[in-house]
Amino acid sequence: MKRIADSTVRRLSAYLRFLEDFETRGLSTISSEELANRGGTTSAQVRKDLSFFGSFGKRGLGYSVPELAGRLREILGLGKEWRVVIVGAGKIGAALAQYRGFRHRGFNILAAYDNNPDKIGRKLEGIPVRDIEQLERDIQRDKPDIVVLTVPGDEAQDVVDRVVKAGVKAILNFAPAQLHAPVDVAIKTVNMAMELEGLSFALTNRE
Amino acid sequence: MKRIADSTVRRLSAYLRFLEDFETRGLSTISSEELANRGGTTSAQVRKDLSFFGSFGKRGLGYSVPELAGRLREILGLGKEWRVVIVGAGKIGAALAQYRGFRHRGFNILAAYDNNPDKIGRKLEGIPVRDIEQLERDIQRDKPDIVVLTVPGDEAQDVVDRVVKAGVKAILNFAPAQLHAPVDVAIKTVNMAMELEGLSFALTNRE
DNA sequence: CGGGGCTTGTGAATTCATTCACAAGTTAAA
DNA sequence: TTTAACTTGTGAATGAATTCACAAGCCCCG
Repeated sequence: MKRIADSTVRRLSAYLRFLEDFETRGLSTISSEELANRGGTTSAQVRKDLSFFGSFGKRGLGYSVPELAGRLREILGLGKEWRVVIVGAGKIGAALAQYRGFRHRGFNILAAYDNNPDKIGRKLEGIPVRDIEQLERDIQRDKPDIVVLTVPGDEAQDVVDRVVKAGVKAILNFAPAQLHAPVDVAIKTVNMAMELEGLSFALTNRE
Repeated sequence: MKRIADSTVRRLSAYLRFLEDFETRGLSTISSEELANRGGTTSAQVRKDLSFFGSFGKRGLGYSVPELAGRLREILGLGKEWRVVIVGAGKIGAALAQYRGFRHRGFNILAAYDNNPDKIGRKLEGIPVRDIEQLERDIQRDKPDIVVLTVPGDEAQDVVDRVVKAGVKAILNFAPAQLHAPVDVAIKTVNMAMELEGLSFALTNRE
């Protein structure tokens, strides 16, 4: 299968969200043009994105909303339930733990881990906080698919090394650090500082 | 001035972080090669990125760490203090309010806004929470440069319209929504659902 | 049943981003 | 002073992503 660009996958995500919106409003078909307007892109882009995976539309008519939504869920792998653990039970960890979007999309948070004895044994938004010492053992037992990293930047690489060694293949990183891992491990980094500096740059260099 | 790609600006941010690291370790020069290794890119990429803004290095020697750091701060607009307000005093707002990276980089959080009477008048990590009703009035008085949006998805566009009308030119959005604003308003969106679905896709479509 | 009005799917063209490759400049050592 | 070892800065080449543009298919109306 041809390699799919990151930007394409992000747009597919966006399309799915719009389709779900249309679905609840009971609309049955949608054109690439409407999908594009909604997402700030072009109709050609929408059709090209979808064309990597098959042809789901009807010429002259557009796409069936429920069918396309289903196809996108399938493509994005949202059919099954993903097992998630959070490492780092601080403020960001707490914010993520209560985020409804997780469960809604089939992401099931099993546990959180921390090294602070005051937090271990308590609950974070209903999720048990465990000792980070048992991280490897628990990973081997619970087989989480995704690790969400919300530890300080200078501890992040260490945790990555540990969870990768224990068999984890996907990491969502909120630590402000450049992480290194084998190619078969998918890492997405969300870096607030970078986004802010992007805004700072935009404000500074406006023509 | 030639348009600078978003990806370039993000890398400049990363370079600056590495340089600060080198700075505290007392190193005085660095080559594009070392900078590249650290950030998972190539030396040619580093040099090309910097070349858009001038030539800061010495052939045969590399870059002066403090000088290049200074230049990057200047380019990214980190010399001045940016005034920030947070709209939405929920968990994510709280996590951001306590995030040290903000103040460290010159982002000064003035206030948070919410529509929940239980929150209004209290403090969020030391930052006053005000009634969202006074948002326009306060924006006109305090002239914040950046609005951080942490309201629910279906309220986000409404807040954008309000703050844009009041004169705000930069928005950092954490709501899962596609926002629309005039071209002279810079918007960066951080969408957790999208990142997670990117991981889900990667786990599903591994060759 | 035929024509007009839409809309898809996709090669080709274009635009944008990254990598290559090398002349030119710098340092240090002999 | 000459030479060897480095490293930058940058056009040119390559590669990737987006946009164009249009044939082909579908629906509806008369």
